[in-house]
Amino acid sequence: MVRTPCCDVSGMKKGTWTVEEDKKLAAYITKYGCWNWRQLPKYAGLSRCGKSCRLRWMNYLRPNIKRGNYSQEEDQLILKLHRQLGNKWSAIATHLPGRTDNEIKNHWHTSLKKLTEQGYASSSSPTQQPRKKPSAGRTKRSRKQQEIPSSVSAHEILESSQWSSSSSSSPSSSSSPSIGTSSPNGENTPEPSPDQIQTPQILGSSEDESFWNEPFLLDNAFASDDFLDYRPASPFSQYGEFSSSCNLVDELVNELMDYL
DNA sequence: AACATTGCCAACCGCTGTAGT
DNA sequence: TACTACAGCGGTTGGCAATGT
Repeated sequence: MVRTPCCDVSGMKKGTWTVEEDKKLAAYITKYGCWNWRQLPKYAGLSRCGKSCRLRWMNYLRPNIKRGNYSQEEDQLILKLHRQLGNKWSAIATHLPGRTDNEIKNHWHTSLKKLTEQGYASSSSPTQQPRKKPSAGRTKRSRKQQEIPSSVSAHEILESSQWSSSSSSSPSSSSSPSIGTSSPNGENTPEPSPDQIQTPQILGSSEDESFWNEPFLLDNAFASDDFLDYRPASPFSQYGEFSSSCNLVDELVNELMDYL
C-alpha cells in the first residue's frame, strides 16, 4: 500500500504555532468546519500539513479544552482507567471532559507513571518526592503558553468577537462551533452541511482576499495585545492551589496499594 | 553568575483503521 | 477485492524554563 507523505517537506512549516497561525486556524474552522484536514491548511492560508492543523485544533484550540492542574479526582480516574484500558489515551480522554488524549498522555508520563512506579517500589518505604515539587500550583508554563494564552480557548476568543455564535453561519453553534470532526470525547460529530462550507472553488476565487481579511480584521479580540488581555491573572488561578501535593501522592499510592 | 541537569509539554512521526472508488 | 486517501492514535522527541551545583 502506498501512502502519501503526511507532510510535504518543501515549504511546510513545522514547530511551534504562532498566534497568527492559531488565529487563522481557529477562525477558519469556526466558520467552515474541518471538511478536510488535508485541504484545510491550503484554504486557511497556513503552511502546515493537515495533520498538524488537526492536532493543534484538537489539543489546543478546540472549545472547552480544560487546562491546568489535574484534580485529585481526575488523577485517580486516569489511574483507574489506565489500569483497565492500558495506553488507550483517547479512550481514557473520553472519560475526562475537556482533557485531550495528548495532555493525559503527557500527564501520565510526567506524573502518574512515577507515582505508580513509586507505589510499586515503595511499598515498604516512604514515598519519595519528586525533585521538583511546585509549592503552589504548577508555576511553570512554557514561554509559548505565555505568549499564546492557552487558558483561553478559541471558542472563548471567538465568542467575544464578531465570530461569536450570533454571527456565525452555523445555526448550531450556540455554545460551540459546529465542527465536522470527531473528538476524543465523541462530542461534536456532525459534518457541516454543504451550504455551510464554501467550496474550494469559491474560496479559491479572487474573493479570497476579502474572505481572509475579514475574519481576522473582525477578530480584534484575538489580536495580539487585546488578545492577551483575556488571560486571567494567573493561567491556573481558576483551578485553585495545588495544595498538599504530598497528600495527593500519599492518597494515590494508597489507592494503588488497594488495587494490589 | 554561569553552567548543568531535570521536568514539562507542544508537536512530530509513523502506523493502523476505515471509508470511498 | 484491491487500492487509495484520509483521520485518528500512540510513541517519541525537541525546546524551553525551572532548579540544582
